[in-house]
Amino acid sequence: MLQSKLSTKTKREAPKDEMSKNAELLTRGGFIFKEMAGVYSFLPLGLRVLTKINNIIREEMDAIGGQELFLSALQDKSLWEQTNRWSDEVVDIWFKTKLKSGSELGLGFTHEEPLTRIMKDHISSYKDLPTFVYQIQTKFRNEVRARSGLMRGREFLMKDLYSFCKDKEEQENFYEKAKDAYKKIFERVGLGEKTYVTFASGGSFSKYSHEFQTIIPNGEDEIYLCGGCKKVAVNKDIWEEQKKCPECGSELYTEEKSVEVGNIFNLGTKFSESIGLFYKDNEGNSKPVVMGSYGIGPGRVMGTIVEVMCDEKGIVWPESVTPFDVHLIVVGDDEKTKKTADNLYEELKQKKVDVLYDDREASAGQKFADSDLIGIPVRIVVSDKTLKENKFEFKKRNENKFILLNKNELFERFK
RNA sequence: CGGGGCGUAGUGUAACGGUAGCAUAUGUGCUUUGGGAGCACACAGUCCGGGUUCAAAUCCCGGCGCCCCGACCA
Repeated sequence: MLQSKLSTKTKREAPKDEMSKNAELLTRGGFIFKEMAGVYSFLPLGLRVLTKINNIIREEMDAIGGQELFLSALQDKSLWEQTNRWSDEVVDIWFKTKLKSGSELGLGFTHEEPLTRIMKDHISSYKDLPTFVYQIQTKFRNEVRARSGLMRGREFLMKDLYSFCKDKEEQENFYEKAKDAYKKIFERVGLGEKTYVTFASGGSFSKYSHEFQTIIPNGEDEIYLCGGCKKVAVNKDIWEEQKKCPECGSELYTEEKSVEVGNIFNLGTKFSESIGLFYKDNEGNSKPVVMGSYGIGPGRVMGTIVEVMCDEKGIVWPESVTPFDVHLIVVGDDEKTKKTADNLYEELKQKKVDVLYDDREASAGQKFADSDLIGIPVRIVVSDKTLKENKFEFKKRNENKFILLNKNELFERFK
């Protein structure tokens, strides 16, 4: 991609209406655009990151047997009345609208109800179970207070997986698999070190549900870390009743601000019984399907990555979700230098390296500043200076020093 | 929903009730080219609706919008 052709530009100044790091840097870099409070559009650079996050999630969901589907955003009122979740007194975050005929509709804030109804068409025997489906889809929640950029919006992307099992044992077995898949996802997107499996309230037949909480300075949640196994945490909500680590029994000692990047729930038979999703066991008895739900907000994950991985100059993307693999910069207006950079760009593309090539007629300083802001993990500089030694400058975004490499050494890095 | 702050060119900021200024971005020309280059010229603005006043960006009322703290967050 030629940067001179990129549809977006960077901004020198931080937007005055954004305080959070993620919103500030993503806006300045041209990744996102705020339409209104809590509602963001994703621009080409932002979509590249989001797509990579989504694909990592897809791979891990597919690996545990998930099958992707895509449900509608418009929701049928009568269906939600069956579970008593239509009323504004029960669910106060609905966005509701009407058909021309006057019938009420809602914009989905979650999808247990519609999916349970769909599965009534497809599950009737124990032989149909277990089955696992997921989607990456837009959710609408009329939050009283949107905040912190991508961290809490009114319209946002969610990956939601739903499990349908014969019994509690089968459900709990899958629940553990999902928990492991989630750990892998957060490791792969670069949040592994700061993300804790966190015990929280809820779950229909187990004592806890689990949240995945990433420690960030301005997080809206608070968790207590375990001093023993140092791998799990407890949500502040259940701190009073759970003062020791549920995993190893050690004291919980550090209180940290965090953001909930994922959660997993045992739903039991609440939805299957309300909506009528039953199956016949091998003795012909009718039984309700046991369900679970598993959520991750890809946009929130993107914001969290920025919060965790940035410095005073800009974003520092992990390789797994970066919009481009390499930022190639040409410095100087010597014809030969430009030609060399053009050639390098073509050669890298041929080697399937995803390159953003800053071919603009701009000063070196501006190119470096933009490069630091956009945060691509590897920068290659071609300049009159380095070409005198027949070398290229190779620098990682998260390191201060660069090294000089000749072309062969450079390509060694992209095998 | 309670509390606080704010709304001025595309963006970021100034202006006691009395000529709306600066920076940046953009355009043109010339000069520059390793950390957001220089000069010149040009383009471009007071959220909306009322009110007070000779005069309102400024004061008052209402609305809309944005941020932050808290409450809330299956």
